Amino acid sequence: MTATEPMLRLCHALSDGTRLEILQRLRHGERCVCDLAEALDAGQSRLSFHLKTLKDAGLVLDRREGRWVYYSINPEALVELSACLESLAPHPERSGGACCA
Amino acid sequence: MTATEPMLRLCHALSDGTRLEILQRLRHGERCVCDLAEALDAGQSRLSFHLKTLKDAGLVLDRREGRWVYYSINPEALVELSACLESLAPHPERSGGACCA
DNA sequence: AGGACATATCAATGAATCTTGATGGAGGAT
DNA sequence: ATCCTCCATCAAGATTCATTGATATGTCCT
Repeated sequence: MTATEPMLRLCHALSDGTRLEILQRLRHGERCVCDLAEALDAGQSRLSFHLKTLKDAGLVLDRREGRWVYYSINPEALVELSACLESLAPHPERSGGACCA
Repeated sequence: MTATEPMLRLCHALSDGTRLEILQRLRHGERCVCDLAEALDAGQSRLSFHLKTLKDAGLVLDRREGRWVYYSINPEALVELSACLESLAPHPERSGGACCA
């Protein structure tokens, strides 16, 4: 019984180049949108869209401080996805059973 | 230097419910398309499309035997994606450096 | 050769997603 | 109060993706 819904959200969030770049920047610590916009050479609206997608998937956390909003990676999401991945690894037991013979 | 292209393909392939269901069936051993079609109650054309997507991403392997084509999970792909995931985990060093201060 | 079956591919439609530019709201500075 | 900055949200267009039905390819059997 793998929970497929969270895995779908997580994988979808990771299946975009812009979002992957965002996460790679966030590895080094939290960043505000304006900093990411400059680093990725992307419009502010576009970044906001992708950050919302990442946040809805649970992959990033946000924190407001004055005018700025700081985003950071949510390590729990990576752990969760890692667990989902393991749940896809082939069974040791009962493996290799053919079907259409 | 994370290779983002393979990760994009892998994550995109995993970001679809039908494809996830396919992989869950394949955990128990290789299956032919007709068996998956029956198990998932999906049209043959649809399954073929998703199997191609999974194959292009490297997540499954196929093997022809007579009229049937057997698909199976490629465990290396899971390992590769797992490594990509780890490469997204926050750095221990230089973490927490603020930007827009 | 011809027929039946398993699978792949193609074309067309529809749905979901991404991008862009404009608007709005919230917080600080003067 | 006014302006300015940072960010979110909306609407419209463009692109990508999934589904369906029809057609093609390949294999086996007779």
